[in-house]
Amino acid sequence: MNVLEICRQKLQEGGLRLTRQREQILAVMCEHQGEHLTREGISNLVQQEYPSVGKATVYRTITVFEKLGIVSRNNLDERVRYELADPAQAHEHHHMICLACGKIAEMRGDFLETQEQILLRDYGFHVVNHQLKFYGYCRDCAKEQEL
Amino acid sequence: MNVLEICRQKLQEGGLRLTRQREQILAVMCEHQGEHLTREGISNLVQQEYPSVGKATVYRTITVFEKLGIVSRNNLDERVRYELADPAQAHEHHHMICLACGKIAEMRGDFLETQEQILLRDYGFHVVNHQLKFYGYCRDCAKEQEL
DNA sequence: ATCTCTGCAAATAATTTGCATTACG
DNA sequence: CGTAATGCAAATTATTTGCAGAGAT
Repeated sequence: MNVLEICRQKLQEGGLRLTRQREQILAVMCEHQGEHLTREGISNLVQQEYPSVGKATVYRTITVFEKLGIVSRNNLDERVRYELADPAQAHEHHHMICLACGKIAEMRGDFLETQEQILLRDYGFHVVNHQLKFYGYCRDCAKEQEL
Repeated sequence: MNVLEICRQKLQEGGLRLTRQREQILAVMCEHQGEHLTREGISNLVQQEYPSVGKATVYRTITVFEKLGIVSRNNLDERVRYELADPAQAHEHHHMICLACGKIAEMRGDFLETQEQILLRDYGFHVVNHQLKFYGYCRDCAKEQEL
């Protein structure tokens, strides 16, 4: 089942509709898979390809997509950013953010599970999700800075 | 050496001045130590205690304080938040954010060091800092939701 | 005395909302 | 057909900036 159908189904489950605009916005998100875009950025991209789509529609759609888990939100940066949610949510990813060039790379790893059990035991805190960012210098920038 | 003197010194090192307003803003941050405040929130608190201080001054001051490491910034939430920087930066802390009541709790732990070594080895990424947030339900809210 | 800092108000940036119209299911 | 969704423009919210005067060192 492809992204579009998953999207249609999730919308229908909530009594919502898959409109032409929502398809187009989804298409743009697909074309930029892996990028971390602000709503404004998404809006600009959409308007390049589909100039008839209003900015407010993009903003409203991202909100809907987020609620349905179609896109995932992160605030790795100054501004909140979105990316197409990983269809196989199973394996989570973390981010490495280069302080020099700003590049955001992803890495995989489930090494927080033990810690989550500790949180439950020690604080009674039930973890449902987490977000981990490493700030530093990527290989290229580290070289330039002679680190 | 107290916070105020540390602040004065850091300012002076940068050729900056410790004005009455900056002292007052610092005082407010001290009174709300441990809280995670937006710049707007800080501005409101300042204006309650010191109505003569302009909003723009608060915004500009927080920016200065951040650059000097007097306050630390986090984007755990929708909006960027600030807190008085831990003078003993040595032991780092992570955050648990309750999805129900919004409360942000802190926890300590240095369990990411191994992972940082792996990042350097596998990706050539030099970590200088990191941020970890756990989202979930705090003890009280978990009880209400019968988790 | 010098040069940073301040308050104000206006400017900008980012997002939300009201409403009449369109179009999905 | 009924109701959710859209586009537009106006409204809101959050933050930044220009500038003339005040104040710290």
